[in-house]
Amino acid sequence: MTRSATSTGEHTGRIARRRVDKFEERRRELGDAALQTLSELGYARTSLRDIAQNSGFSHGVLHYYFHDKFDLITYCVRRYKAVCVQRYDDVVTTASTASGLAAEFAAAMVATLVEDAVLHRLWYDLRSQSLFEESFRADVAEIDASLERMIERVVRRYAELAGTPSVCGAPMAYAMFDGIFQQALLRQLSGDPSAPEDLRAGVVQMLAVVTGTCERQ
Amino acid sequence: MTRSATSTGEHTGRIARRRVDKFEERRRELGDAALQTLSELGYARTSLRDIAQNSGFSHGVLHYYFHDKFDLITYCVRRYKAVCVQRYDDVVTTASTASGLAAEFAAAMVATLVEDAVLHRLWYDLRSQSLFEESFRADVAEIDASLERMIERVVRRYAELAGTPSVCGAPMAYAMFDGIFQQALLRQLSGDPSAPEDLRAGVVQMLAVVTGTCERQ
DNA sequence: AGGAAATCTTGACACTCGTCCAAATTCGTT
DNA sequence: AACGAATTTGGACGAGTGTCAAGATTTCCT
Repeated sequence: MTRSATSTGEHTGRIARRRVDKFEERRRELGDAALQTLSELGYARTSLRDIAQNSGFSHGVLHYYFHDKFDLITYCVRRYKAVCVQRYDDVVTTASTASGLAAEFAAAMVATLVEDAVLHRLWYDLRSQSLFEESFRADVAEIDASLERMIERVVRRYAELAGTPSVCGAPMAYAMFDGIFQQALLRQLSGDPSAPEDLRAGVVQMLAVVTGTCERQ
Repeated sequence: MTRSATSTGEHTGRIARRRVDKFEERRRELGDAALQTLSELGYARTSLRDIAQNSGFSHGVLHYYFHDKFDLITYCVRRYKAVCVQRYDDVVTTASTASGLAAEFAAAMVATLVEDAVLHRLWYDLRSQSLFEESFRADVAEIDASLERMIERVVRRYAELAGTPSVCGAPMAYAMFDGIFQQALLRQLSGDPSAPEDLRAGVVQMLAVVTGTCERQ
């Protein structure tokens, strides 16, 4: 019984701050180890001992920094969002033409498909879990919402640069991009070498589709 | 050591047939119990004892009809396909106008969203599992492919009736419809009462989008 | 009816799991 | 250096897991 009440009477706020920092720092460290382990093994088969082993600490320490397993997983989900969402923001601002934006956005999606594949599969795993465990839904919905806003910014900007309004709302646009990314991820993890290029082409084409600026085929 | 080698010498094929039938019948029965249990609890938390309890048999019988847990799960996945894919086939053939097809197809999707929500969440759960367990990928990919063909038939027929060719290929079309269905499922299971109607409108609009026949908004 | 094969039950096994806790260790202050 | 608090360890617990096999029960043919 040492933490979580910030414990004893401290005169100077500096000491308390330092301690909180250190506590939070280790939490983050353990959270990252958990994130890595979860993205390796998946939610169904990741135990606290697996996570501890990946962190270099013993398994008992996890209950010192997290109340229980659910607390740890929730922390990981929130941390995933921090890692993931920020990635596309500069893409929107730097592009000056519709095709340029499309190319840059597609390149960014392909990059994260290749580099962060295991992290993304964890996301889809946890989102599926939220279909069964109600306690996950709030966090999952929040991440979904922020991803939807990200897509909305991209589509809106693309439509602006192309001069034609979008033909569908943000929820549908997000669902569509999420759908092709998910398919691309499955193929990427299956070792399909054409998955990145297909995703790139798909993203570019889908931006054209949602703004009605694509030719028939 | 009784089955799987079809065992001893039988003179009449009729007897063997009957036995195989009975064996397969019970396999199906247990598979359905497993399907129900999995769709209730999710892959991560379903044990063989849970499944047995839902089937009315003891837990030992599962290893009489299935080699191991993976064998059972695989059987369930294949059975899901049989249950699920056949549902839309008559929709395509009966419709005679584009808007009629759209309405009927959307209605069918809404119906299965409402009635088979727990079954669909199992599908997304198992597809996520296939991102981690390579042994699932073949079956998952096969189901994905047959769903893609189903979507392709609908979109192709719709484009035919509307007189305008589709603006994207089957993989992208499937990814898009899968995306909005997944979002709708999440909202449906969260208790959002507008999820069915939103899905209906989304499907209709998406058919218009992929054929380039929708007005700007 | 009798007996063999098929089917089902039951209990056990070797693990792994999340959780907890007392002891050991490290850290920061005086 | 020394003391108290914070941190870390490692073992223990009870519950739950998949798997297996021996025995009980049912089914079916002669």
